[in-house]
Amino acid sequence: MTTINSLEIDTPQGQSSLNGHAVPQAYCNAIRAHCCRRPAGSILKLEGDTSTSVFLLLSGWMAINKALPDGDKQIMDFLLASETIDPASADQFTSSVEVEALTDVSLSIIPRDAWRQLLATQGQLRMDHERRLAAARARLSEHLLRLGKASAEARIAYALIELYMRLKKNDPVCNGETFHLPLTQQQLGDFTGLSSVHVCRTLRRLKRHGLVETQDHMDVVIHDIDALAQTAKVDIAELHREIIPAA
Amino acid sequence: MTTINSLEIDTPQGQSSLNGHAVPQAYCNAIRAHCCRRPAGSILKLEGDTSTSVFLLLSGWMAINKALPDGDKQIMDFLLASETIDPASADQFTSSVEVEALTDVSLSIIPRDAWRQLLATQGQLRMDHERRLAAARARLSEHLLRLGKASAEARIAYALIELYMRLKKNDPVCNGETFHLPLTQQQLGDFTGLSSVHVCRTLRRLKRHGLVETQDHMDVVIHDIDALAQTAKVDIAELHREIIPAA
DNA sequence: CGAAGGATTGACTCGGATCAAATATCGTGG
DNA sequence: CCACGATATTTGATCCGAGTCAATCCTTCG
Repeated sequence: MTTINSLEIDTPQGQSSLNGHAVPQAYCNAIRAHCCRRPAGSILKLEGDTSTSVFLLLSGWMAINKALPDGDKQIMDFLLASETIDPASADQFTSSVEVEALTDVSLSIIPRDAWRQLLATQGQLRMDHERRLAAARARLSEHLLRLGKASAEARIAYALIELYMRLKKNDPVCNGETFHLPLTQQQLGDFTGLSSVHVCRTLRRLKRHGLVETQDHMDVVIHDIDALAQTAKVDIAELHREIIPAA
Repeated sequence: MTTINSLEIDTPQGQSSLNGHAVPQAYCNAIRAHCCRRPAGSILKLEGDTSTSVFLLLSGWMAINKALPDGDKQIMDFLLASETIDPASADQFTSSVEVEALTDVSLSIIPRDAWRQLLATQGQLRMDHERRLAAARARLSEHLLRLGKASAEARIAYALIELYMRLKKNDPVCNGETFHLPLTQQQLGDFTGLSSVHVCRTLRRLKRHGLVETQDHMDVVIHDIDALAQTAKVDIAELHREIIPAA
């Protein structure tokens, strides 16, 4: 058995696994053929660039960004290991977003044609992909809803819950756990539409009230997940159904 | 030739047209089989409801909404004639959004299985669908970006431009034209994340500065599209590539 | 040790929300 | 056709959440 980062390749049987799933050989080959690494901070795709490939993240964190002409940046979504992003806009060739590595990453940059071919021929893969598309859409919706209607406290609480839940995937979220976010307060602000100063104040308020605590560089400790969910204005179970694709 | 609202059906040749496109017979049949009308104000799908169908809007306007537990509503996106929405979230069965008719509408509610079958067998249809998905994603991104980073003036200006452009599809946008939005200021506020009072003030400011004017119930007159685009912080040509699917 | 980037805190400002009242518009029935 | 009630729009006054500016305090790392 060979290993490409978080992707385990089990060549003899023609089957491998990513994320617990059996992965057909063709998929596996495509991933391997276009595998690469990039250091933290790399911009993998600029807004407006030609885009003919799909990004499949194997390990690390990436951000999907979009900026106003005056330079103000908004993080639309994060990309975690095993997730994909196709940056194409309606014309199918221009990227509508910027793709940035937040940590050192390894990923596979798969030509869109090959990717489509895979989806067309591999039924299971297509089903997975559709679930992930739906999950991404639901995530964007929840995010948009909070930027439109929720307070700074709710936005931060929501961001922490969303990311915690995505990191745990199908394991239940609970109190007393710690997880690491490879983000500065500035970046958390770029995600939540807040200034870094206000992110700081809001995090301290959440800590004062005993909901969560952040130590060092964004090691987040969950003290009271229920109160946090209430602050974020989410129902944990519903959110899970909505944004976490079934295994 | 029979006509179902904006969809022209040309039975003899087994080909029809929607939106200028040739439409295969199977598609046509599916649309007809699930066609219906709803009055303005109807809620076609509630957040959290079971969702096993895709909505294809034939005429009128719909809104895709999402609400916080305390009742605050955000309009995520509008649906115009010929556009589709699948309200499913990651679990593929629960709706993550509310679907509401803003005007009297006619639409086709197509079972997801039948819809998938169509997409799987009709190559052209699938290409169209992918472009529309990309367009919808790009729209959401632009919207999210403005809720996160832009002023009330920019949000309103952007909303007017986006809707104007979607109404004109592939025709160029220009000065002196008028179009109708079947929206109250309250609804425009629900879309842009502003109070109806502030929508009103902002529209009047735009009028005072000679950019756009709104008459009666949201008849919008474009006076200076370039200044409006600048206020909205968009490049008209780029936005068109991004959010309008090629014909 | 010093430099640099991030976090924290305080002081001040301002955009947009909220509350309230006045007008305007529309649909309906008499 | 007009009067009425319901629904939208407009305008004013006031308030508050979050931005901005600026100083200080860590950390980390060369």
